[in-house]
Amino acid sequence: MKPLNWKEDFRGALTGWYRAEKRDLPWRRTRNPYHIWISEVMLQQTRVDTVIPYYARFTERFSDMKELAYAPEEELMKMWEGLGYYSRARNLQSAVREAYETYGEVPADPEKFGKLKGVGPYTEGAVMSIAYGIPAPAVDGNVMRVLSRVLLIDEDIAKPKTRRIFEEAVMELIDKDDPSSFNQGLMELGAVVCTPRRPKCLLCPVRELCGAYHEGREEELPVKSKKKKQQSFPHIVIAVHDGEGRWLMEQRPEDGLLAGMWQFPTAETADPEEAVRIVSERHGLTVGPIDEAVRFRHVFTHRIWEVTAYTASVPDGGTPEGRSGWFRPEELDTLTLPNPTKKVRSALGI
DNA sequence: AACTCGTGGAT
DNA sequence: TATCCAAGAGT
Repeated sequence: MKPLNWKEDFRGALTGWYRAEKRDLPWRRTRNPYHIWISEVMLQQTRVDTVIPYYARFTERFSDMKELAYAPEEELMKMWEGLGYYSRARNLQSAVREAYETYGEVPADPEKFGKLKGVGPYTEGAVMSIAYGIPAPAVDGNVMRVLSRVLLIDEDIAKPKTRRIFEEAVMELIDKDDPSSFNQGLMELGAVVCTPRRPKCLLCPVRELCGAYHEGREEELPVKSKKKKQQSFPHIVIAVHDGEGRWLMEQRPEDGLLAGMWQFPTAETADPEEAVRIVSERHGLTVGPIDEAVRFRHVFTHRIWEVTAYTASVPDGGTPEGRSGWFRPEELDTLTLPNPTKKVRSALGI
């Protein structure tokens, strides 16, 4: 049985440790709710070290809500290029515009903030608690891992409904005098001490309060079911250049994977001859002989592209049709290119 | 509820 | 190389 003052001991040990040991991160140096919001969206499924340079550039270019609200989408996407999950950027801009026009600021109300596009249960709690000191749960993967161990919760954390159990636990435990340090303390603990494998229990401020530590079960928790492995798809790229050093680029559809991003003409087939026919037809030109340039595998969360890239030339580029165009190498920098396209570009030396 | 949506680092 | 996974949200 837990002692009567267990909750107070836990929240005191956690927040005390956090205030003393927290990493010095850029978004911990501001109290600007809008900047904190940006950081939380960037950090969704994305590592701290990856986010840091993006956060710096983004908050400089779009320093207030009005700047982001009315920025050109191409510039927004260029700033997000390489960060992945691109709908996050479009949803963030849409939500910032909505908040700016409706409230003139980031609303200090979980009900209102949580209705904004791209703001789910985690981001709602994180921004409300960190920016405004509102006691709201911010349950991410770290929090579920830490609390599953501390409280010996063996529900499958891969199941969507399980998150509610942890939200209720957080509301039981949260420090109402400092919800920010409590929520960030749980996440910080999960990030640097209570790691997925080989947790550093000897460095843990709540070790003596942890059920898993006492039972020697810290490596068994959390319980997380495996997801099925990705399917592979052939992916042929035909990088077409004209006689004047320009390359044919096409824009992906507005919806789905890598929405709206630019790529060298691409066909989802394993047959190079078929790819040439598809690309020729799609762009209204006659693609000549092809030369293999590079092969690689690009792994997404839910699928794998087996990419084979070829180069080909056409005597006269002609007029681009639809969502496509001819670009000189330096002009490619103005387009938003996903990583697979950057890999091809790099292999072509352009 | 299950699937979609990127990327890069750790083991 | 294979697998996991990292401050999730939308559909």
